[in-house]
Amino acid sequence: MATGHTDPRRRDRIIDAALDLIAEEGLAAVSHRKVAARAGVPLGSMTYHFDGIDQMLREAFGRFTGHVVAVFDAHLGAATGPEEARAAVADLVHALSGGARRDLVLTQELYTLAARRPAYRELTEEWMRRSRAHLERHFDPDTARQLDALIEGLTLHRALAGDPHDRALTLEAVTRITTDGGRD
Amino acid sequence: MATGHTDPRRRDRIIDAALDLIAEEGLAAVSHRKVAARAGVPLGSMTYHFDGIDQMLREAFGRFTGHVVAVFDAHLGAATGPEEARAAVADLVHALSGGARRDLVLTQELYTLAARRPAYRELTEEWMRRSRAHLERHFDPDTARQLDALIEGLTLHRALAGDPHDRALTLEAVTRITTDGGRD
DNA sequence: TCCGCGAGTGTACGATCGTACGCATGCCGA
DNA sequence: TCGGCATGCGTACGATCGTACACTCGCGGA
Repeated sequence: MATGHTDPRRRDRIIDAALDLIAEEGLAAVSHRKVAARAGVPLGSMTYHFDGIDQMLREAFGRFTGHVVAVFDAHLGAATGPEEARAAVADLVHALSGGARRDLVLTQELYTLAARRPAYRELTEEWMRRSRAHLERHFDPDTARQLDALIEGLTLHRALAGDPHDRALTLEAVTRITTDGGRD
Repeated sequence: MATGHTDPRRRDRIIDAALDLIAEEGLAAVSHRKVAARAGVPLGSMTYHFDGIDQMLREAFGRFTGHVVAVFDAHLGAATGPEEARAAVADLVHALSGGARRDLVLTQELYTLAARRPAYRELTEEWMRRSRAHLERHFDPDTARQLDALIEGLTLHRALAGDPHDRALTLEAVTRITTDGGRD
């Protein structure tokens, strides 16, 4: 089949290198040559393993969304009730908006692509669907949808704010959105 | 006269052309030549009016954030109480996530830059500050902050979702975040 | 009238890009 | 043993890039 028998991990290493490069220098700076150099493979390997830069990028972002869903799962998987789920969501927001800019940067690059090109929107749609599925283990579908959007906004604003809000504010927002206003 | 030896509007037309180009083809596709062609100015004008592509982009995004704050103001300015403000916010979310992809795309491009480069983060920080100032005319500072993040997330998710949520869900989320849980 | 000068422009240069394609290399059937 | 061939690589090509810089042109002062 497509993969040779000599080095099946080469393809993976190229994709890893591409993600690293996107995170560090931006999608605009990605080129066959830079990815190849970072992955330690010859330039010719790029056109051999991928039909073009676009196919490579789609695969790279596909791997990335899988990674973020795993982070989602790692935080929410252990929660056994709404209260624990709320705390887990707050932790998740602060993990994603914390020191490591890598996930933030890659997320933004993907959204930028998705905003313009339907082929990438399929990736974000599946990502959102899987995130909501996790949240629906603890909340009803409408609430899960609202909470998913809130997580997105809180993460982004916390990461970009000059004066990031603290965990108490995150938890308050999460509690408000997951509590049926005034009637329970 | 604009047709004289000097043309003070030329700078503005270049910036407008740059924003149009970013919205249509993406930041990665921006070049001096394409912007110049779209603005109807010679290539030499680019280096004459701007010190480099980066300065041009920062000015372009500065104009864009001003525009979005104006949209914010147009929706929220007329509201006279919390209830009207909530409705205005729901309208705002649906206006920003509706048919016109232009603002969405430009917003994402700016966030992507801001996620990596502090010079652009100054732009987003001022933008967030001004948005929150608008919201604080109707809600307390903590609530305004949470609501601002919610607006961001709702707008983005609605724009990227395969199955966009309806206005009722938006309004419910806005109401929940702006209502002190269960005790008003 | 005419000359100096600064605003504005056309073009050329070196770098980098994506991709095609001819060639090396070593395994495998005979 | 050995020829054929799939796998994988080095390199060259045409396009495009940002930017520098010599140049034109027309107005204002003398």
